[in-house]
Amino acid sequence: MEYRSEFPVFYLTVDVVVFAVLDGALAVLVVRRGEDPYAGRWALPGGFVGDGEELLDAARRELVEETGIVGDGLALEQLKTFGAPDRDRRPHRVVSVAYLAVTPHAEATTAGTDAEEAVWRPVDEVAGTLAFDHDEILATARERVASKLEYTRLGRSFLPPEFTLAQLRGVYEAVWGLDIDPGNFQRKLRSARDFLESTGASAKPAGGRGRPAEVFRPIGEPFDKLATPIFRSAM
Amino acid sequence: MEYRSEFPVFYLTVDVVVFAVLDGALAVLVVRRGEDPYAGRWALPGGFVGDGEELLDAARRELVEETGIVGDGLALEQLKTFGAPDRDRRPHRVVSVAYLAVTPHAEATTAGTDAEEAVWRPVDEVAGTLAFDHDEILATARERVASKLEYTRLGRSFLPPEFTLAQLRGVYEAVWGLDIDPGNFQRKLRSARDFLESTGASAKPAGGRGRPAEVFRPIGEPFDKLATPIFRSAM
DNA sequence: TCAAAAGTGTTTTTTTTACACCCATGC
DNA sequence: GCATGGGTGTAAAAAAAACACTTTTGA
Repeated sequence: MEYRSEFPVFYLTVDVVVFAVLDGALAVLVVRRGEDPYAGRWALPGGFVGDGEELLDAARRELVEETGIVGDGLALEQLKTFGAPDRDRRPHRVVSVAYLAVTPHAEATTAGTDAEEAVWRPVDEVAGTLAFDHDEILATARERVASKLEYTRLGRSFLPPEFTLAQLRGVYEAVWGLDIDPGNFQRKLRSARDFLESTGASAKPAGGRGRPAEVFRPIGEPFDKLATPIFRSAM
Repeated sequence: MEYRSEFPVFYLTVDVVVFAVLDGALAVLVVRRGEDPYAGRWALPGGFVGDGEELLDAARRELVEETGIVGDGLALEQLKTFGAPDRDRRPHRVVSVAYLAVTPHAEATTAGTDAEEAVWRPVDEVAGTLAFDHDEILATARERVASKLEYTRLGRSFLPPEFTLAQLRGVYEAVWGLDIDPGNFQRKLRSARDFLESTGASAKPAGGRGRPAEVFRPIGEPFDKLATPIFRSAM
């Protein structure tokens, strides 16, 4: 009513930084923009928030529409809001609420339902090349996910519902970019309270060779804090 | 242009959770609302984002307008964005970007320039009584500030530019709600790299009695991460 | 039998914790 | 002198790190 004239209005978007670990490297999902501004450039998946739509729901919806990723196994949390007045070239102000997502479904996602193609790219390759202020958003997300691996249960969200400690170690090594001692990692993760649960089953190791590994299941929510952090170090 | 008709528009506000330590307890700055909705109720200071205004600038401006707090010594960082469709009773959608602030100027702030009075209240007393969704925002801020004390330099922002380790210990005790061993705190904080710097001066202790304490100055930015965290424990 | 990966043992080093004790000041 | 808070010493306990070694499989 009277507010409509008193205060400026904004367009609201959500942008989602979806991470996965592919071939031992941290990868991010990007889409090629079909229209101006930045037509043809790579960008983070995202779009406008709908009327009466929850922000988190908007992030989930954009993810499905642009990349085909469904909520199953997906960890999704608000990252930060980016609202610099000049962050969008268009003649009106667009503020974006960025979300951080982690998924184990890195394969079945290239086929988006929208016209744009969505592809996984190693973070190191796309960093510095994205449209809008998405480089800044990606950098923020990268720092955040590395931190979250230390003091939350998020690491498991890169993996399917059942996994081995070697797979989990691969996640930590990829995100942190360092080598971790297998033995010490084993002990540390096994002793973390309410984090992992053994299924009793065992799985063949990566290369086909080697002793079969014990299979684990996650306990607790991805973004809940750990009682004792997993420190970022060589171990 | 064509977007103006395609997508819904939003009003954007900033709300600021300003913390200080008063009488050994964590306190938050609240203002009494003068108009509907929630007229007469306590709320966090905040207001609408201006045309072409940076979000952070809007937070700073609201703080000055409503509470008289200026940027000097103030640590201010984005907290989270709250955008539930029904979070504002008014007939249009209002999304709020919440900011976390920490200040040493807990005294000189009761006199706001706006009509509303701004007062410091112990967090434990106001929690659960605020207007809008400000209880949720306050709870989020409280968790965040406790975490930030562990792995960033933020603790010092509760104190003036020069302070003693006993004062700093008081901050940690107030925010974490636990007693800390003075001796161990001393060692831990002195050995933290790029965190504190001795001024060489000494200050009389709290009660007037006792050995004078060494006076320290902060090094580095409030929100920068520490090389080695200060763990939340009795020490 | 050999290579490779999983998992355990063991020792060294570092950090944390508890708490005794000394220091410097006001009353 | 003595109470009070500042600051150091020290020893026990716990955690982290380095790395040798055993286990279990496929080739």
